[in-house]
Amino acid sequence: MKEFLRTKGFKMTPQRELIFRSFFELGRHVSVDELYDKVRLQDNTVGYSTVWRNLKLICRVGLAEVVNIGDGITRYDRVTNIPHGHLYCLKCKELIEFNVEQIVGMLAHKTSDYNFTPENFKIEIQGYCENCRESEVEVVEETKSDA
Amino acid sequence: MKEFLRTKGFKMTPQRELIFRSFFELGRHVSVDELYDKVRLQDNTVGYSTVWRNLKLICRVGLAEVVNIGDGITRYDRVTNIPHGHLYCLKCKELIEFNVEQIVGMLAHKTSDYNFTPENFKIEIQGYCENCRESEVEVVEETKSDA
DNA sequence: TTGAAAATGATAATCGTTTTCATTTAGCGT
DNA sequence: ACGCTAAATGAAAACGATTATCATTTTCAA
Repeated sequence: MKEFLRTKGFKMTPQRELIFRSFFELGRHVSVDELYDKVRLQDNTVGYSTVWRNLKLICRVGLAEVVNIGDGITRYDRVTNIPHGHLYCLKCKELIEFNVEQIVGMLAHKTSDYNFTPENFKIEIQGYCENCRESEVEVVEETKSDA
Repeated sequence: MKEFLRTKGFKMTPQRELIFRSFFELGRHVSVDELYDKVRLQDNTVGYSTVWRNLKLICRVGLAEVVNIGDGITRYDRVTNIPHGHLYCLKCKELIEFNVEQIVGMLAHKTSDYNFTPENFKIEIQGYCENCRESEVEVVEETKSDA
């Protein structure tokens, strides 16, 4: 991991190591607060902004992505390469994971073990529309120049 | 509409009528600010909180639902009964609508006119998980007692 | 018409996110 | 090993969207 980060122009620090490790231990649907709490159990000197920044960093290097269920709290989810979605239970507030095949099935057959109506779907796809697909380059926020 | 609201225990006011009408004229992916701006063009005495409250009300009575694309701004979307999702263009920031058949096709074939990889999918489904599906009643925030 | 409940509008509080900045630290070149 | 420079840290403040408060006004049923 240290090498991985170095090739992208980032340093390794004790805090960073702890934060990264804690994030991957938590694994899924991690909010800044959750991660902060976990990190503080091991080192109660780590600042909130450090946790927040490193969570963003984890995303920036492609190891996690944002999950937004619409409750105002940004969560971060390990990237698995297996496309998946979430069922957000309106009662127990759990996030349940589905892989893409399950989702296709549910969408196609409009039925599943879970209780939702078609109106409950919130599907957000990020990418490039037909007009923009040729010129993706402009979106890059920060360019880390390396080989 | 006035009757519709009355049966649910809400009154009709000039502001409310203007706000509702403006929302449905805007139609899709409406933020509070956008609606506020449109409303103020016709009546510059309407307060921001009134617009906000009425937008929530539109949701509460089931005429709209929240759309969250993760940019920190809550948008509201007319309920159409036709389940749909959105492609959020990372470049031009447009929200493009898809119906469920299109989504199924895209998910199943992992290809479309739009440029995204499977990792770009953010699918959020709200409903009830297996444990909670029997007892949906508890979720209701406000109960308007009517026939 | 009138009284009770609801709605309004201005403002302030809240809360999650992001920035700032002075200080510390990592790690490359020597 | 040492010093230097860029990066990282932590505390605190700034920010921005959302939500609550409250005195006043308005709706509408009796």
